[in-house]
Amino acid sequence: MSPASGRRRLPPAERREEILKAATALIASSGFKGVPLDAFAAACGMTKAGLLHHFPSKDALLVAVLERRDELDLTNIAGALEPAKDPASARELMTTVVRRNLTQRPILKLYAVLAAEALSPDHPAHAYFQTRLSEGRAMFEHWILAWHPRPDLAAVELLAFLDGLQHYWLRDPGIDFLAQWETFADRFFTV
Amino acid sequence: MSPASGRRRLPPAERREEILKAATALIASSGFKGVPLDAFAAACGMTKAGLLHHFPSKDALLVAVLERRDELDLTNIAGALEPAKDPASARELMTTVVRRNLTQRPILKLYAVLAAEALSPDHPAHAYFQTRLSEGRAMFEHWILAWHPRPDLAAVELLAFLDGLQHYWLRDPGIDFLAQWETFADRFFTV
DNA sequence: CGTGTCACCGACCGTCGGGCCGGTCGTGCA
DNA sequence: TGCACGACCGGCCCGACGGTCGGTGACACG
Repeated sequence: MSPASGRRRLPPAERREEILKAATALIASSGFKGVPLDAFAAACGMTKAGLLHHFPSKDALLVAVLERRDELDLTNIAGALEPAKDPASARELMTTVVRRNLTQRPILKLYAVLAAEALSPDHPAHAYFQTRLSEGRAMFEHWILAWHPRPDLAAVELLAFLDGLQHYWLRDPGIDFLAQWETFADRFFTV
Repeated sequence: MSPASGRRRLPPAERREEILKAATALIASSGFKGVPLDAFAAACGMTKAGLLHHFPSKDALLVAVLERRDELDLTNIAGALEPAKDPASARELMTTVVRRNLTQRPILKLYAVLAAEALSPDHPAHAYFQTRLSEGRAMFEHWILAWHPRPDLAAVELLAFLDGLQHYWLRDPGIDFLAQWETFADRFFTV
């Protein structure tokens, strides 16, 4: 029994990854401000002081979590950069995205909880969500541009519906997310 | 000058009302957990101790705020209890509600911020929002029942869209809420 | 087997925030 | 005009939390 004491020593990269994973899960279930540093630390079997050795402050930890998520997500939206040529292919792409989101419940909850917390202008992630929102809208507008008569209205409508439906689904997993999506899409993608 | 000292003495009912109004505004802009008791008190020119004389605890204050809101709202939705007979009148009613919501930005923000905070099961308002959500959905389903082929899907779709759009609007007041609503309604109320 | 590095820890500090306690003073009523 | 009630306050306690500091022990390297 080499680790007779509970103390574990890991290479920094590995430990950072472990912390970020645990923090992501914790934030998703209980928010950021509501979770004390000790909890993040305990979740990977260490103390506050140990955790602060890897991240200089609690806020820095949050930033790292968000950056990690962005990094992981970027590998999956490469296809959406070009404007869609027609409604059918647009719908197909969106359906894929929706399906994928359905398998990532904790991640969605992370964003839902954090985005709400970050409504307060003094929240450490406020700016992050502010810019992310406008970028997202611009991207959608550009993507819809080719085939919809009012890309601006349509972009907001699509984003709002998906966002609202996700919130709903997070609070009540019983609803049939895909059916709801198809119903909406039937009308939305009919020009 | 009778109130030479800054001290004001009010009849309890009046003071309670003043506190609830101030608390509503404060919670809407900064959440509940994020605002210290002193802030609620200071907002109506008193101290923590004075406020706690009227509400036994901080949580009790929150409950009172929500109950007050419900009371005020109940006077305005009396018309919605009966199922709508046809899409046209349903749309008309909803448009009225939307218009009214547009004049109540702080209230909407209150609900948005609190509902997010209350996702944590240990939040004092968790149960409140849980029941409120399912009641709301049931009410809508019942209301839509008469004229829509799939009231269950439609209720969630309508609620999700409105909720999402409101969140969007809270973060970016620049969007044209009414235009977005009409666009959505054009399709939604066409059977 | 000695030695240095560094991941990690225990204990502590300052601050903040909720709630309580012993008053104090404004006010309706006799 | 006095008195009693109760709205309200100053000050305190205590637990929670973010962050610091001086170690300490696990592991590489010799």
